Amino acid sequence: MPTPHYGQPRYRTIADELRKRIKTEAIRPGTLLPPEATLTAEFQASRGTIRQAIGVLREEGLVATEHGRGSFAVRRTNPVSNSHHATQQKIPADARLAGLLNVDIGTILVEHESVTLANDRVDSVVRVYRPASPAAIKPASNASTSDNSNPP
Amino acid sequence: MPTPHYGQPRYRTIADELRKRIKTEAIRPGTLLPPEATLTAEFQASRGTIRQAIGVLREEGLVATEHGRGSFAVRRTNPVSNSHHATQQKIPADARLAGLLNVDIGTILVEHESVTLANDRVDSVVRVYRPASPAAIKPASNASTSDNSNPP
DNA sequence: AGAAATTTGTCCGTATGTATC
DNA sequence: AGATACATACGGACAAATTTC
Repeated sequence: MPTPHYGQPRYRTIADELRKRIKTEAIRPGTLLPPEATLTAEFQASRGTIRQAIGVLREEGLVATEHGRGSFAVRRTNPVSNSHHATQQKIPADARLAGLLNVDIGTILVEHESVTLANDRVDSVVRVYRPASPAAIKPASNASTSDNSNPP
Repeated sequence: MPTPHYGQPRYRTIADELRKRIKTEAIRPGTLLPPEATLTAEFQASRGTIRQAIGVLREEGLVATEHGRGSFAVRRTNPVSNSHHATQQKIPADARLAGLLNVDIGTILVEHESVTLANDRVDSVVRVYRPASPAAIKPASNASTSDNSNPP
């Protein structure tokens, strides 16, 4: 069989499905996801693809994996309270950000958001914006030194 | 050949070596790493393993990879960054900020905005949000319910 | 305590799709 | 259009951690 992946790759589709099951608590917080072998059978995908899907959820902080044990749906889907908070998402640059970062409006940026704590209370929200791709930055004063690379 | 990997896995060893080249600027900031095929030959490892190694560096923020182009050593921010831009303004909290800061929507926040520089270029925009008046913070809410499983 | 079964981790080789040069 | 380079996907094999018997 070939390996077509127009549009959405397979591992992302699988990640989406598993994410839904976690968010709807079809997979309850703190419990194990089905083992990779089971998911392989259910989704008719190779183990590598299943592992890639789980990797996505791990990066999102939705699951935690342990060698020889399995992948757990992380507890505490609760809003805030005492746990740290750190998210990352991609957003298009508005005029203000575009101007500061020297990119075109609409350029995809990565927004890192975290909070600082003081006495177990959220003290401030910190957001950092950076172009998702360094290549998006518009040229400025280019001197000499013609490299074979011209990215950031 | 079997696949022995006692102790340090291969992909981590390769990541360590590449990291060293970046930190010592043997691979200069902003330039391309060798393509995966070249690294495959040099380290006598499969492409999957090379990709795993690069993935480690990507997570560390040392490299950025672009489809069809390659992986770049990221231009790093200077230790002593002199911010030339810093503003401060008051804004009402939207739902997202209000939830994180535990204040009512519409509560007046102070937004501090600054930028970090790298090689005289703007590298990122940083924004910090804090209630203009600490009195706006609502009394604590509770969490922590029963536990009947024992993962992490 | 020890052996077997289960489950995730690492690594290889190959093939094909997609983006960039 | 062709070459180069990264992305996705498959399949197999063995290693290592955990659990079960």
